[in-house]
Amino acid sequence: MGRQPCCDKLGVKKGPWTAEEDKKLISFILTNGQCCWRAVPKLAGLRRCGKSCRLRWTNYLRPDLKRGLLTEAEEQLVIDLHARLGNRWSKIAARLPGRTDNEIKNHWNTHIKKKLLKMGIDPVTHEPLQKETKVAETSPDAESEKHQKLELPEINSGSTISASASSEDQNSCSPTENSSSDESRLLDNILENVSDYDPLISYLLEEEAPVPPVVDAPWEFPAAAQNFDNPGMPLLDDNCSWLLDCQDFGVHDFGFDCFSDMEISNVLDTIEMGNKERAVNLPSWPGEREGE
DNA sequence: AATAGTATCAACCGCCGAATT
DNA sequence: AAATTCGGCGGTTGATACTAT
Repeated sequence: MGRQPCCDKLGVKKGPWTAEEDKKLISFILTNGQCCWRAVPKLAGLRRCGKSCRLRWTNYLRPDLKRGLLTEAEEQLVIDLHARLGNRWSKIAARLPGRTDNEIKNHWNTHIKKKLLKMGIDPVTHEPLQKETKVAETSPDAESEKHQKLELPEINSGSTISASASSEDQNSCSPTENSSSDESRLLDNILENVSDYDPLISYLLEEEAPVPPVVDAPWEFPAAAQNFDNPGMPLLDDNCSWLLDCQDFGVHDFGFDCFSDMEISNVLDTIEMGNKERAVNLPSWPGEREGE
């Protein structure tokens, strides 16, 4: 037979998370680190699927998340990476510390896509729109020629998209998936130039750039050592295998109460403050919107 | 002020490869 | 080897906020 089911589908709650649920999840992760999502709902006392907990944590509650709109540099980087990687949002997100794949995906769909279209650039192929139709109308051979040219939005300042990129395909590039090695090299050169100019992008584009450990690494936040003023710097704990051995246990078996409400509410405040920086002036918690 | 249309984004859904039994 | 779940991913949806009329 296979593994144990992650959760019984019956009685699993869906929809927006409440402040209470967030609090439970945060306190559990801060206490025990993140691993074995299957066990999290049970241990944290949540009526949620483990998958839902993981999503909530990685996309919203993680203390290392940046909040607010993407900066110009980040946006440019997303465009560059999208030209290279296509819709591999997780790969793109891995290059932008503090940003999630969901966030980038949303930003792409709501902002960047429109921006590119406005500039006459196809957000899928990164080709100028007009040129693409012409190519399609001509011979099939033109297709290969098309791929000879790189078509990134022009990067001349390392931070902004030049409108000229849409008019002429001077630095045009091919779409991601079918890129030849030549194209790859050319794109690499471009990105290299950008990297030379902008240290941030340089750091982010390094092929072996260290991925911030917070993304996948299990955490440990000993109460005494925890610095809630700097939530982006979690302490690592590479030993959470104990959790894997546990199947049927209660929350309190693990000293779940070692975090005070004060400490947890500090984290919640941090998240809430981040929310207030967002352009949209939403209440921090779903429940508050309806006065729950 | 009321309504309709649009924009935003958190959360869900379904798929896939890896892992496990 | 087969059956099954897990964890992760990308696409999509739905609720809410915002803007225009």
